[in-house]
Amino acid sequence: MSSARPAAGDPSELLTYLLKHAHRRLLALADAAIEPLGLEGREFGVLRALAAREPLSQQALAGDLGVDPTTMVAVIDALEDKGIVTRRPDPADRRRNAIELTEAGRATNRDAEAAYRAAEAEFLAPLGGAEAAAFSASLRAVLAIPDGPDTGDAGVAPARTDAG
Amino acid sequence: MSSARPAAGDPSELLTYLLKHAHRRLLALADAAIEPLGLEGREFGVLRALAAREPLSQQALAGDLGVDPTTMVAVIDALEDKGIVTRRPDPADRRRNAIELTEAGRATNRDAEAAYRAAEAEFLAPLGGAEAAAFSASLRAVLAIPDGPDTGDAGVAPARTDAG
DNA sequence: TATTGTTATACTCTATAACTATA
DNA sequence: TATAGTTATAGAGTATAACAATA
Repeated sequence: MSSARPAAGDPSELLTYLLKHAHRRLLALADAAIEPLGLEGREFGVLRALAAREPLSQQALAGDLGVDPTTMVAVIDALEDKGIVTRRPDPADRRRNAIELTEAGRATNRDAEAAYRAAEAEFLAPLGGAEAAAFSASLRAVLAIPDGPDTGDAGVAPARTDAG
Repeated sequence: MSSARPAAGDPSELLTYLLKHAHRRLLALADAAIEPLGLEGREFGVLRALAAREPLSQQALAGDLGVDPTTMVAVIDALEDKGIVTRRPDPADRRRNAIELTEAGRATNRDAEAAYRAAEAEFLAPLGGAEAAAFSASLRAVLAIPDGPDTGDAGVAPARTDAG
């Protein structure tokens, strides 16, 4: 068929369509960027959370990242198999697993953060610097998320989903 | 647990996270807006395409909207059951089904378009008018989609997905 | 021989429920 | 009685393969 050019009734007139495909494109770029490190997207989210404030329990990770606790089991399994995290009973409450990064995990996190930021830059390349900043600010605004991650008061929590 | 406030290592620092949740929020608003009309999101996309240039074959619809042709079968089934579209063999090529809107379907499409636009407006409400316009323009820019749907030259086709 | 539409099937991803152990 | 983690199972959503009708 003909090349997919916009036409009357084209789905690209819908903001839902634009947001979905923008997300998919960035996800593809980010996945490709961290894949050489042996990481999947949702694993990267776990690594970042741990690097910032380990140790964390699996339920704390699941809650922070908005994934189901049963899903987190498999994510931690995979990261443990790769030697990126360790899982041990929390001495203070032996029902809990204390999840911690290994030294290799900390190195992987640094590499992944750099790779991810490069993917973001590639995604935003068609925009100028000011336009890119405004774009991110608008996204935070529609989600009622304050500008800085440590600014204090919070917006309403987005719905449960994976760490992407 | 405490309210989900941003913290160091928070996923809201990632553009993937912001895009995903922005998409989910708009989708929830749009679904709620058209649900009273008995429509699902992906059905709305089919209605819009048909209203603009019916009749269309199922494969043409699937290609335009980026869904799998086998998925389109069930969508057309549902729309036919609701009396919104008709399915008949194309006289020019009887392998094809010519999908057309019924009169009720045209009315439903008008109502759905209005309901959807209201949902978009609610989603964009935290932004000023200029900021909202810039936001949409940035989305089109990162996807290499030209500003007007009939501007002629096309960007690269976004990857296959559903009509949302 | 290729294409449209259809059906049946498989696969992926995630949530729900039930269980163990700890508190 | 309640919670953290685990496992098994089920559900939604979509893609793949095979088929009939038609070109």
